[in-house]
Amino acid sequence: MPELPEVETIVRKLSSRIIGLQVAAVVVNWERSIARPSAQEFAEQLVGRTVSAVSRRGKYIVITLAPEKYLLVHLRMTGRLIFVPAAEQPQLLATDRHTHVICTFTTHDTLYFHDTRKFGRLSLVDDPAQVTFALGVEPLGAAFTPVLLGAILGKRHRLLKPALLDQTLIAGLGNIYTDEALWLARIHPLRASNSLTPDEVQALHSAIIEVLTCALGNHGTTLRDYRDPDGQAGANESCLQVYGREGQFCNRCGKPIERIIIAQRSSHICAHCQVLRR
DNA sequence: ACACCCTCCTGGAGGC
DNA sequence: TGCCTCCAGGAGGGTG
Repeated sequence: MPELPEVETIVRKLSSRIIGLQVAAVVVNWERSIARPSAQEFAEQLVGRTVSAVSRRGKYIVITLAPEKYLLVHLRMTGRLIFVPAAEQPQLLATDRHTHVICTFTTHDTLYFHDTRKFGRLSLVDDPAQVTFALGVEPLGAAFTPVLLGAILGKRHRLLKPALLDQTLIAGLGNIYTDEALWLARIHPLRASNSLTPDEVQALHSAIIEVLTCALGNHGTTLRDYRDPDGQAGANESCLQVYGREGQFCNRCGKPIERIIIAQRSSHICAHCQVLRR
């Protein structure tokens, strides 16, 4: 599942591929992949525009177009953007049952939106804020300080794990990196968000940045589905300390990693390192 | 304001 | 081998 490091990796790769390309044709095979406007308007309004920039906000890929419009892509669980150069056409993606949107450029290069579980969404809007207005702070941005994290967590009484997954608080963390950061900071996910000591807030702040930066350096984590636009997998899986390691042993203390359910979602912890205290 | 549950989806895993 | 059920999970919605 793409989280911030995976989305950022995609954005960087995509930038080097599609900036300057002009859209020639758009085919929508699964209309519900288009969040807004209608699938027909989406296709009509995309044709003729040129990609001028590719960036990221939270887990959204933001493709800036000229004349001005913004294509925002959220990959959710299994979504992929796949870039195929003109020289490599034709290939099987065009008829794949999980290819939901096909964007062909005037160069005959093609960008495919592929999504087995169909949770991913594309939006074409006049202002990216129409989609991203509610997102919280960027955890790798300068504004994300220990003081801010303390304020975010301290002003409400919620379970820590769901709070960290809440995109309106911090934008970009998902299940993998939240579990990894909590392990690194030695904090239990069932703690109340406003129960952390200043030292714990500091540790969590550092852990979030370290985990995301490390994953970014490894071009993301591929557990099953994640691939960049060229089909390359990430290399961060071997760095995971708890996520997906239930029953294996904590690299810090040697005790077994446990999987618990919090808010209907799995959490991976070392109960020895991450003590649940009030 | 928060917890909890449901929905969306499909492939893969596990049970028998 | 094959059929069935269960499950993962980000986000948005409804409800208590």
